Amino acid sequence: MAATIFAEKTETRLDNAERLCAAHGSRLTDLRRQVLGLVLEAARPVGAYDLLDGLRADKKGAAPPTVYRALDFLLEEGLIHKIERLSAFVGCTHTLDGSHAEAGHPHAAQFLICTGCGQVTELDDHGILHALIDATRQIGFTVHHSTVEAEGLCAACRDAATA
Amino acid sequence: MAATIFAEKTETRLDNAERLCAAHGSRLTDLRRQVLGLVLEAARPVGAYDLLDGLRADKKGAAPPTVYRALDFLLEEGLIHKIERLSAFVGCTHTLDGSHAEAGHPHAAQFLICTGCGQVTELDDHGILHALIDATRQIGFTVHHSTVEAEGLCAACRDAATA
DNA sequence: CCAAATATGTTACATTATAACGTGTCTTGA
DNA sequence: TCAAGACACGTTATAATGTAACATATTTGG
Repeated sequence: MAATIFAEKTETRLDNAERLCAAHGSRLTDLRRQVLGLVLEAARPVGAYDLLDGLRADKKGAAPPTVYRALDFLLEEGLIHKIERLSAFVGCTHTLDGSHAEAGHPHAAQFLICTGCGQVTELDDHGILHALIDATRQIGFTVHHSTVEAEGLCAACRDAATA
Repeated sequence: MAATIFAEKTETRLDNAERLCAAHGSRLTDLRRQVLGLVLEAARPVGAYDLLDGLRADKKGAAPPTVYRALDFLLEEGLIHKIERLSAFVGCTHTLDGSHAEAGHPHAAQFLICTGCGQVTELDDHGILHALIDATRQIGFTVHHSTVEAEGLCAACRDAATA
């Protein structure tokens, strides 16, 4: 009980997440909700140990497995994504914001990491996915999951750099 | 001196690598050559600490920074790639095998990771790259480097599974 | 040859992640 | 209802991956 209260927008997204979980028989417990909230409130990808620090505000002495288990759950539900290049986690804008909140199967997603401001943008571009599927089918490879991450400069940071 | 002798095919690729380095003023030292050799001889992606064990056959007491520095060099030269999802390294088939051995600038590459046999196949598909560039340009993002990794089953493992 | 740059050795530590086992809580069906 | 199993969480310890910082050696260019 007594889970941290987040900003209203975050609470809305958490409620969405809770509905999504309920819809296919899994439970967004207080702990998981809190970890997801911490991820969503961060403007940038968050590392597991940053989340642990955040948790400890509530639960002194929390240990790594607590966070990693919550993250594993959230990943499986498709509520967050892991940015491999950063060993850090972001909320899934696709499932939590849009109206297209589907069953939490892992969907193809691409991440744009701005090396200027550190923000990560999630794309859901079918062209990229199809190009990948096409190329792999030609050599008989069957894709189950794909990781697409691009590093570069977002529009704002590029403009700031050329100014 | 007295760097390990690898299989003939590996030595050929190491010689290619050495030429590539010389061509733009960097040096493939004995140590770097040995680490690259260890990567190339492995049938699968190799972790840094596996490489360290391999190194220690020659140089007892070698420490992590030795391996990581060699890896950093090889990555910069484009002679190897890091598979982020595996925290492991593979030789770059593009620069080391083909005749298209260019200056070792990082080129766009995609990796297919077979969860059956653990082998990784490197693609160099322009369709994927262009799809990514197109999608990002639309939102004003400038890509400097991209990571594309797909997990799934290679043709052989898929056939074995359906049999 | 000498100085600067480059490469490597060495020690210590930071960061990320998981194994293993115990305890609590939920739920479900006899 | 309540016991049994499943599920979630707590706790301790440790594994795996990666770097900082500084000392030494090697190479290269003037």
